[in-house]
Parts: sequence; structure tokens; C-alpha cells
Amino acid sequence: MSRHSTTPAAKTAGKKPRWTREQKLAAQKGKSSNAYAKDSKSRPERESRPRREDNRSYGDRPQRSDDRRYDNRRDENRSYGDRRDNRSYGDRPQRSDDRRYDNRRDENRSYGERRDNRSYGERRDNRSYGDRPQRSDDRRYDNRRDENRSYGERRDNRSYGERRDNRSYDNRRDNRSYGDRPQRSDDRRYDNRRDDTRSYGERPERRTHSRPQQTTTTRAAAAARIQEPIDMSDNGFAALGLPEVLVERLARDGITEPFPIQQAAIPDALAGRDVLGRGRTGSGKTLAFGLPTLTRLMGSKARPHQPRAIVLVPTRELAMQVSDALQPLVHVAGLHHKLVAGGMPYEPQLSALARGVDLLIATPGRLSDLIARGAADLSAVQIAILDEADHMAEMGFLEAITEILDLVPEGGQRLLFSATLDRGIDTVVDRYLTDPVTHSTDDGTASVTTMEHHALLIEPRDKKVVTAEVANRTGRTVVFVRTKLGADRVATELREQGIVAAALHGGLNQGQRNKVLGAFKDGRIPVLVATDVAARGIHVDDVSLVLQIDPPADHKDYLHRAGRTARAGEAGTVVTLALPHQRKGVQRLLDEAGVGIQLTKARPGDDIIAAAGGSRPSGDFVSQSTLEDLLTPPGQRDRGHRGGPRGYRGGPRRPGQGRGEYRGDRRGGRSERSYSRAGRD
DNA sequence: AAAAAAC
Repeated sequence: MSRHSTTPAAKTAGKKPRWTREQKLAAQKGKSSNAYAKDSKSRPERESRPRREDNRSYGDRPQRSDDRRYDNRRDENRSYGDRRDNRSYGDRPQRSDDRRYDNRRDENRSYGERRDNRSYGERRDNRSYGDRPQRSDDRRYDNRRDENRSYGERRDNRSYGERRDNRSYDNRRDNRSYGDRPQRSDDRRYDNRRDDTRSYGERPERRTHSRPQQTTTTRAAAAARIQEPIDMSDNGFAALGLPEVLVERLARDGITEPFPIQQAAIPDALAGRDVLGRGRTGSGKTLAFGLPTLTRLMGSKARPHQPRAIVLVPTRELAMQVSDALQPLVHVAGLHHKLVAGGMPYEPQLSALARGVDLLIATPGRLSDLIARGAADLSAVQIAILDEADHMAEMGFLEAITEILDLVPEGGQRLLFSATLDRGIDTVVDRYLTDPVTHSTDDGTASVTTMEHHALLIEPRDKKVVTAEVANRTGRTVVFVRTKLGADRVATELREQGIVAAALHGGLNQGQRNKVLGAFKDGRIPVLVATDVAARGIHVDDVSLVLQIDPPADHKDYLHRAGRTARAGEAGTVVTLALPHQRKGVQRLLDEAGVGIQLTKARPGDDIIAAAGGSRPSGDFVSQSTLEDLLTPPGQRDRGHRGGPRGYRGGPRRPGQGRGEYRGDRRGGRSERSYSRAGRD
């Protein structure tokens, strides 16, 4: 336990102690011998262990004014003793040069003040401003809901015919006339998202279409219909002790029977216990932690800046998905939630926190950022949840996670979920959980029986062609590669061979990431070439093939990547390619994952490729402009220059004198509102 | 070793 102790020096400095490199390495090796799942009772009581760096009583801790976390006053507004920087003025960095107090965009600063004063040639993005993605198209700077924007600003101003949901009426989720639809709480705007990871086809109610046909169109009638009782007698969620509003809301989406992980974990989570939950990919883990969390939060309100529950997730896309999935439930519970992640504008996150958020769904970086800014204060968090917990406990995430969890008061509830929970999370469990109960609804291996696995041993020179042949098929395909550059390269190579493919990785800006994933979900792009950014948690309907052209790092990654297909009982195929020098490693990985198959030699055109649904691609080059067209939602095409060839558009423009897509800051004096787009378009 | 995660 010595790794949890703190040096006196660190304490007196009032700094947040960090783990040393040695401590982290020790933690990574899983040196703990604690068998939390089997013998958790034998662990010493939480209070008796000096786990936290700061186990002084609250009264002994540094005063707020001394606590950087909660103090974002400027130094000049504090007493000298409180100041972070008590160098003499002359020694301090010039204010205009001081990033901490300056979050203006570069183009609104004088040149000397800019963060990036590299010459143009050195900059990463030295396209002329005109060539850059249009600001107005960039979700990062505007995530207001459509209904709060002027029409011109709305994301979806496609004509009805162009919209995503132009399935025939019978195929729609909701084919009632508008007037017949339920009130806002049931409104599609808040309801075009999944409540869990089951496909719609999987939901009992959807098959039966038992929704009464509406004949009236008044709002009153719609409101009355909401009141219609839903049969609770035979509802598995009601039986678990969940509140009626949540059960009803689920039932309205046809979700009446909990999946095994939900059945297992919800009662303990409701009872306030710490839970380790393992359920195979696509088995509904989001609801398993979401429902009890919301239930326990119901009835009281969050104070400004003090969320009462946090969900930490490893990627922005997953954060969005979790947020979307819980949205309707949060709403009917009378609570507020907020997605807090990087690549998105600060202002909505800041203002939501200022209003008070019950449930915060966050990626670690942005949350830490907001904490440092004094916008978020975790001292009222009662429930802390780690989604993809084993991944969050790995090097690279662990430090950020511990930094955040250290700010959460002890004694609260902790929920850790993943499809692959192994001993790698022991350090986190030891440090933050009390007497956890483990619910494992599968054996952590490739137990999804509707999933078919192939592993092809190929020659390096065949890789490009085999990749294209396997990917050339009907149905959605996710191709996994190891690196960001690889993703771009493979996507390009596939397009050159006639396959419509787009790359998704963390090197893209959030606007691009959203566009690519959106186009893939819509079916505009059938093949997604992704790094492991898409390996975990991301749900896309009807992905029927996962193709791993670079082997995953370990067997857990194999299972997570594979888990993008065959979700919730659907069928799916996983094809893994291996080069001769990767043969041993890949075979071991297959064994560890419990797949139970052997590598098979394959060449282009082989039957095994056809058996997996693949065929020789057309070879008709998919041009860049075709791709851009497909990536751009239909209603946003043919506006501005998007989709067209990139040419000279007036040459470089001095920052601050752009085309006016983004003018918020220039109105001056409204930094908090600087992303406001009022009057635009 | 890479990817992800703040700007």
C-alpha cells in the first residue's frame, strides 16, 4: 500500500500528488494479489486504508481559497499568499502570452499573442481559409439542439425527401402523424436514439407493432395517450424494482425484458453496492448502469457545478452514444445530463454545469480541463461509473482516471463495466471500490454464438487485394487497422479499387469524425476503415462484417473489435488477416479469445473469401469528390464549396479576415457567448 | 508501440 502514500512535501505544497512512474508500472503489472471477486470481504475496511492521497479530514484540508481546483480567480484578485504565481511581476510571463487566462482563438489575438506563431509553412493546416472545412458545418462549435437554432442554422434542413428517414412509412419507428405523436418527453427529437444496444428488431414491442393506431391529431389526445397505462404486470424491469416512469419509458420503445447483464447488475446497483459488470459486447451494459444510476438520482437536484454522477468513457463517440441512449430516460426521470468531451464547444458544457447537471457523461481530458477551470466540482458525486473499465485502467488512461476519481468523495457508489473485465482493473478496484459484487454474464471470451470467425494467412503482396475482396460485399463493414496513417492509406486504397470507404480515427477533427460515423450509420458509406477508436462500445446497426487487416493488440481487443458485429443476437462475420510473421501471434490471440479456429492460407479469389461474402471489386475509382458528397449529409450538399474540387479561392486570408463563417468572437466582450451564432446565415 | 484523451 505504500504506493498510495504521499510525501510530506507534496502535502505541504497542497498539490495533487501523482503516481510516480514506478507506481504506475507496478500498478500496470497487476501486482495486487487481491481477489476482489472471490474474497472481497477479507479486505480491510475502506476507511482504515490510507488509499487516498489526502486522507486528512475535510477540516484539515487546505482551505478552498488555497485549492486550485476550486479557485479560478486571477492571481491579482487573491491575497498574496493565495497566489499561484508569486514571482515578481517582471518575472512573470506577459499576460497576453499567458495561455491560462487566454482562451481566445488565435485569429482574435494580435500576432504576438498567438499560440501558434509558427510561420505559415510550418503550420499543420496551411490550406487557405477558403479551403478549410466550412465553420458552419462544424459541429464542434455548435451543438445546440436544432430547435434552438434559426432554420438556417439547423443541421437538418434537407428537404423531407432527402432526410435519412425516408423509409417507407410502414418501416418507420413512428409512423403516426405528427399530431398523434406523444408530447415532448416522447418526442422523436429526444427519441431517435437507442436506449440500449439491442437492434430495433430485437425489441419485443417493435415486432408486434402494438402501438394503437391514432385517429385524432390534437395535442390533448396525444398527451392523453401518454397517460395510457402500460402493462407492468409482466415487465421484467418493473420486477427489478425500477421506478414506473423509467419502466414505462422503456416499454414505449418495446423494451420490457432485461438482458442478462441488466437482470444481474441492476438490483445490486439499485441497492447502492459497488458493481463489476461484465456482459458480452452488445448486451446492453449502458442500461445496466444507467437505469439504477438515474433511479438513485431521482428526487433531488444537482447544485450548480456539482454533478451527482459521472460516467467516464474512453472515446468521444462512445460518450455521445451513452448520452444519447440515456437521454429519454434522463428526461422522464426529471433529471439533467450533459455530455462533456473534447472537440466540442466549451460554452454549452460550461453553461450546463453552471445550471446544474445530475449526470455527467465525460471523456477524461475535457472533464479534467473543466475541473481545472473551476467549472466542474466532483465533491458531490455519489456515483462514479467507468464504462470500458478495463481499458480505462490501462496505461495512458489510468493516470487521468485516478486524477478524476481522487476528486470523488469516498463512500460513494462505483460501477465498473466492460465486456472484458480482467485482473488489469485490480488496481482501480483496490483503490476505489468497496466490497464490490461481480456480475459476469459470460465467460469473457468469444461466446457470441451468432458470430462466425475466419483467420486468413496471406502473403504481404496479396494484402491489398484480399482486403478489397473481403470488403467488397453488401452490408456494412468495419475494417480495423493499427494506425491512423494506416486507416487513411487503406481507405484510399479501397477507393482506388472501387470500394466506397472512409477512414475514422482520432487524428480527424471532431466535425470530420462525426461526418464519417454519421455517413456510415446512414449507409451512405458502406465501409469504415477505423483505428481502435471504434473498437469499443460503438454501436452501428447491421454491421455484418468486421475485417481486421492488422492484428489487434491483444485478445481483449479482438473481442471488442469483433463485437462491432453480431450485436444483440444478430449474425456477423469476423475476418482476421495475418502475414507470415504474424502467424504465431495471431494464432495465440485467437486461442486466448476463445475463438477456436486455426489460421487458413488464402489467396485472392479463394473460395473462403467468397464464403465470407466478398467478391472482386469493380476497380472503378471512387473519386475524392464522390467521397465528399457521400460524407456530407444530403441537405447540406451544394452549399458553398463542399464536394467540389479544391482550387484557388482567393488565396490566403489573414486570420480574423476570413469569409465570415465564424464571427462570434469578433463582436468582442462576450467571451462566454463567443460561440453564439445569432444572426448568422 | 499505437491509440485515445484537452487546447
